[in-house]
Amino acid sequence: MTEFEIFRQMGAVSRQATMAMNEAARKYELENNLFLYLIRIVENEGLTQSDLAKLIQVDKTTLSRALRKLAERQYIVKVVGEENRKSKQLFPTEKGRQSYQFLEKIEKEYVHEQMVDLSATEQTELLRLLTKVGQ
Amino acid sequence: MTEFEIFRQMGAVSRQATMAMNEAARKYELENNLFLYLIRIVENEGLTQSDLAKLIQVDKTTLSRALRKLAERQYIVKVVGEENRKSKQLFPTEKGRQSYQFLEKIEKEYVHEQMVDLSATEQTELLRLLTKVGQ
DNA sequence: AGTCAATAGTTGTATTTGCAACTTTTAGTA
DNA sequence: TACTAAAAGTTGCAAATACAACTATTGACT
Repeated sequence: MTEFEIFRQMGAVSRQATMAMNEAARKYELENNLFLYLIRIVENEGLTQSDLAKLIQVDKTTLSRALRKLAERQYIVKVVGEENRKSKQLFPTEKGRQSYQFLEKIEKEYVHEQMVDLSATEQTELLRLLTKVGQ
Repeated sequence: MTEFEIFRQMGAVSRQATMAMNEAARKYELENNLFLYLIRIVENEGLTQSDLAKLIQVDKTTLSRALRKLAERQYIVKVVGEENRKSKQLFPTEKGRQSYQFLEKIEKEYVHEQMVDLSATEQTELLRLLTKVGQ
């Protein structure tokens, strides 16, 4: 069954990538997926915690404590929304933006290495198909 | 950059699937990815722990303890290899095989639902491209 | 205005996770 | 045969994870 294989392959590739990136992010004290959260915050300044949770599909309580850690370590700041006081908006600090530069480079290298066997056309097609998964 | 998006999309889809499957596997006491390990053991009887770790890309110490749990709960048995006493081969019990039937159904339903927007041709192409990622 | 439900986020707590370090077994090789 | 390195698996321990349950804010409906 092809459907099975697709998800299983995605799972293995993703777990491998997560392990590799956490390993690499370690020297910046951004292991345990902290790198993942920081990257998204830099690229989407001002998004809320629940926005981020939906974006990367992670448990909100895990995210809450991870973001506290990122804030303690001065990579981000959490700001209570002015008009909507329920949510907290996330912004990178200067330190966060600097670390992002390094993380981005690491991610780029890793991803590029994994994709060498796919042509540009194949990559475009792969992305197109992936975005059709799960509505 | 397309390469980035591919991995990020895979990550989100995979995490979502993992959460959904763990939620569903809960009533069989097979949460925390135990379902994942059991499925692979039933489908690849006799594989070793390190085989399994490579197959699904998970940390070997995490796997070691998870498999102990699976064995304690009588879903699998661990057998020291006859010719190679370094490794332990994994086999499902009858109970393990029965649970597999339910898990397979849940996985099939979930996966199918996620793939409704892709034609059979697209699914085949998606799998082909995915298997080219990371050699 | 008042009630109710939904949304956003945090905290309590038990369990899981994963790095470091360890044992055991095997393979290579001098 | 003995030495060394690699491979397979386990355990100690500190930290992360995630389910329940909670507070706080907002929106909807009467």
